[in-house]
Amino acid sequence: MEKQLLAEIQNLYNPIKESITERLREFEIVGKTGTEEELFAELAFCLLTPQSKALYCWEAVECMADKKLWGCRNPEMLAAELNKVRFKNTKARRILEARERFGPDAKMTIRGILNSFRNPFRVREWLVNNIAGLGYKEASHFLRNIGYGKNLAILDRHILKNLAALDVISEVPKALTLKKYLEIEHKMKLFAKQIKIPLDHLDLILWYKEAGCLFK
DNA sequence: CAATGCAGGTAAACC
DNA sequence: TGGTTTACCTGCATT
Repeated sequence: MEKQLLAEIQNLYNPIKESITERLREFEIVGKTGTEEELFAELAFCLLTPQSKALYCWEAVECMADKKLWGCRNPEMLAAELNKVRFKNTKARRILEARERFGPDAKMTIRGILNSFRNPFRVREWLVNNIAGLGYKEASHFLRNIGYGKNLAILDRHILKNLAALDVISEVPKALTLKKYLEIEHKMKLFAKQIKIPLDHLDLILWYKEAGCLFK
């Protein structure tokens, strides 16, 4: 069974390998050359995605950017743009909180945070500890989407389900504690190495397998 | 039409 | 004290 799934993954990979490489390069370009506003849009996107459709979340982010709502202080105005996003009130408040930390009036910038740590693992720690609404999964997701995710696993339900089917982990954990997250991340890395597919590629393949397209 | 399942989880309360 | 449970809170597709 695991063998068959592995073969399926390899078969999916070959034809889209170039697309994946290209996608990852696009993520890197945003991270390297993006403005603070663009980086914040990526952060907002990751604050929105839990249990919501990624496509709708991105549409909402683009809508908020178009309407220049990043300076808005009213959670209800933001929430009004999030009709297709689950937990929109909670998430609107979290976007505002994040904006207070990184907005024009704040002392720090996302760019500054990215530059002030030696590696993405440290940045991830900082994000998890300082940005309400970002756990390990979404912090990794954010970093990947701006090109820093080469060594970070984004352990969402699809990835976990597939890792279990591949027997990389014995079962999908009921709750992902920090300890368990790091443990599974490590196992996924070893597995990626073993099958000779880069970790960041493997994530996108499994996402492609479940969703039928490459997104974010 | 009603019921059901699903959508890239996180934080805080709970024992 | 740390693993587990629960609140957050809803549109959309499918049956």
